[in-house]
Amino acid sequence: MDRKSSLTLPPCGHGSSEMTETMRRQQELLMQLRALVLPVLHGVHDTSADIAAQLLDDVIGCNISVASKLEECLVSTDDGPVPELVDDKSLVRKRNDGTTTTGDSRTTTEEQAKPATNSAGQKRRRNDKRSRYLLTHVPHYDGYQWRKYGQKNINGRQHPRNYYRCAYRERNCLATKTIEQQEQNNAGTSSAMAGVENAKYTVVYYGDHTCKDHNISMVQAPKPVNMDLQNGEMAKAAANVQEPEADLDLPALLEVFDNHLVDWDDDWKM
DNA sequence: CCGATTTGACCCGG
DNA sequence: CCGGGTCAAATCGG
Repeated sequence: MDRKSSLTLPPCGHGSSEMTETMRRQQELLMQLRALVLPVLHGVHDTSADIAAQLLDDVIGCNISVASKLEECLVSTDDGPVPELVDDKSLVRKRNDGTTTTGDSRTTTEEQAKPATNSAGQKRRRNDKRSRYLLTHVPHYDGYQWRKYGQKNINGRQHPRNYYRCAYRERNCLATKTIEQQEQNNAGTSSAMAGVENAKYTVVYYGDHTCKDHNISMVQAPKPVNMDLQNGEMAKAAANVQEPEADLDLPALLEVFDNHLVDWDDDWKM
């Protein structure tokens, strides 16, 4: 009927978890569909292919937005059984003065003036609600270009978490994201190769993209590097890693798998 | 040669 | 003090 003017969330009562689950399912399905379709479209020199990709992006973006709102609603109203909520880690990006006696070359910063205000965006706090999380097969290529700036091993986790920043940080784009592979217990799956292909990643997006245009239809994978196994703990991965690098195989698709479209607050227009 | 990634150090909040 | 996020020099790779 009459649409609510804006983000007036409907009362989420019972059955919300069901909806959330359905949304998640839909999300995964969309991701799979996109991962299958995009490589096919890649070779097609046609504008319709681009349009199709864009449409897919839009649909996924809407889906994500709705899912985020739904979960937010669940959290706020009642402590719904949110399976995994993104903990907004308090993160303050600040640089102390060069009090380090170690004489490390870190004092070469251009701005020593500690900004009490977020003038240059130096002080970034992740405690906002702006973070969105997503569970996806391949964390790259959501239509944005990211640059990795760090990787950390989280204490109890078996997979490291890696930190990405928008490639256009020289611009005003403060968007960041973290990617972490989820441990999946493939107890039922007897397939040995299930490890890599079914690997899922939790992607958390922070900040907002202020890039001029992120309408890059699709960027290609920078590197087929497996983010998780880097140091040498790739024992199990090595066992699982079949990765026939032959042409046109499913793993090839998986590498080019892309992600989803990130959508900010309530900008998704209908 | 230039840009992206790696990787250990630093730094901050809880 | 520790856990986790970011920096930046070194390195890799096209």
